Amino acid sequence: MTTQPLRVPQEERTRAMRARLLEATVECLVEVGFSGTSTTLVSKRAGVSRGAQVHHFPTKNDLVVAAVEHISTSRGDELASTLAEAPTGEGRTRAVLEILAAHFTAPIFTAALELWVAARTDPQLSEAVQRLEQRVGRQSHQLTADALGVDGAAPGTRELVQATLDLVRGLGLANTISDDAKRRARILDAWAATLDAQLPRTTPTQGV
Amino acid sequence: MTTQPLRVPQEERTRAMRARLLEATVECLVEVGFSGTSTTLVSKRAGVSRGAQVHHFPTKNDLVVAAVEHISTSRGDELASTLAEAPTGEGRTRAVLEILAAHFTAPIFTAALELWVAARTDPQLSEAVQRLEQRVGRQSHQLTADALGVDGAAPGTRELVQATLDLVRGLGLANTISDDAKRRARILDAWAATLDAQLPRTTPTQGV
DNA sequence: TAACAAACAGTCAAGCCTGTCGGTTTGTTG
DNA sequence: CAACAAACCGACAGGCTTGACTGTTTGTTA
Repeated sequence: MTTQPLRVPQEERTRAMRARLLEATVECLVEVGFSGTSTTLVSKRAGVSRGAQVHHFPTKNDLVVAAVEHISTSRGDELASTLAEAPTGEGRTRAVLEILAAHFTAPIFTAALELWVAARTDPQLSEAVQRLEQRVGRQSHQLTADALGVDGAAPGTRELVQATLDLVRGLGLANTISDDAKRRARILDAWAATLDAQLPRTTPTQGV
Repeated sequence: MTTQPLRVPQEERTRAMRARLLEATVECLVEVGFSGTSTTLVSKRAGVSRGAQVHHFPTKNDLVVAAVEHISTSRGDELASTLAEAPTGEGRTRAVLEILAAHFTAPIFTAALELWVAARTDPQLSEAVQRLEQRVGRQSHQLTADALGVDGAAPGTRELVQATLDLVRGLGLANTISDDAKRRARILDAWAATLDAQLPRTTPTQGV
C-alpha cells in the first residue's frame, strides 16, 4: 500500500489472472454452452493451470458469478459506447434499432443468454443474474431513450421503449436458432416506422 | 395387424411408455434444465426402469430429439386451440396478445427454451430444432394473423405480425429471469394500441 | 537476508452420466 | 403349445467433473 513494488506486484498478477479466466469463461460459454463450460476447460482455454484457477475461484459458482458480473458490465459499456455514436437526424430511429439488434446478436449476448437459462434452475446463479440484469435493464432503457431522443419516463413512451428492447431480445433469441438477417432487417424497418409514428419527438430532425 | 389382440398389445404398451417418458422429459427440462435432465432422472420421474427407457430411446439424443418433436406439436396444438377461442370485436387485439404472452410464459415454452439454447452448441439437436421450429413459426404466424383478423401475407402487415411474435418471445425470455406481470401488461397494452393504429383491418369490429 | 504469505502447479478420490450387456417376462405367431 | 421376438430389468465399465490436498515458486516484509 505505502511502499513501491519493485518486480511484478501480486495485485497486478491477480488482476491479470482473473481477467484471463473470465475472458476464457465467456469464450467457453459461447462455444460449448454453460454445461460444457467445465472449470478444467476454462483453465486450458486461459492457459492457466488448474491449481491457479481453483486458487482464484475456489468453486465453480465463484467463477460463474464473477463471469456474470464481468459480462454485465461489458454489456453496459458496449451499449453505451455504440449508442453514443448513433447518428441524429433523418433515419436516427432505424440506426438505433440496428445498433440494438447488433448488440443482441453479438457473442456477449449469447454468453449472457447461456447464463440466463442456466440461472433459471440454479438459485445461487439466479440471485446474481437477477440483481445485475436489473441494473443493465435500467441502463439500457435510459440509453435507448436518449439515443432515440425521447423522454424514457413519459407514460406512453416508456412502454414503447421497453417493447423495443424486448423485441430485440426476442430477435436475438431467434437468431441463435437460425440466423436470418433479411427477416430481421424487414422487421426493424417496420418497427422504426411504427416508432416514428407513435413516439412524441422532442427533437424530430435535428443535427448536433 | 389382422388378428385381434386378447391382452395388452405391444404397440399400445410402446406408445404409452414413450408418451410417459416424453412427458417426464418435459417436466425435467422445466424443473432442472437441460443439463440436469439425465436419462436416469427421466426414468425415475416417469416411473420406468432404466432398462426400459434405454430400450425405447437407445441414446440420450434419441430421447431429446423425440422430446423436441413432442414439444413442437404440443406448442402448435395449444396455440391453435387457445387462439381459436379468442374473442372478436372490441378488445380483440389485446386479447390475442394476452393469449400469446400466456403461451410464451407457459412451462411448455420454458422447455422449448432449454432445448433451443442447448441446440445452439449441439449439431444433432440443432438440426431437429431448426427443422421443427420453422414449422411452428409459420403456423404461429398464420394463426396470429387469423386471430387478429388481418392478412398475414400483406407487405406491411406481415412484418408487424412477426414483430409481435418476436416481442412476446422476448417477453417470455425476460419472464424466466424475473416474473414481472405488471410490466408485461403495460407493454402489451401499448402494443395493442399501436397495432390497432397501424394494422389495416379487414374486419374492424365485427362479431361472428 | 530470513521468514512469511500469496500465487501457482499437479494429483487424487468421490460422484454422476452414458451406453453396453446378460438375463427375465410378456405378447405374437405358426 | 412351442418357438420366437419384443418389451423390460438391473448391474457394470469407462469417461468426465468437481473440490480437496500436498508441494513448489514468487513476492512481501521485518
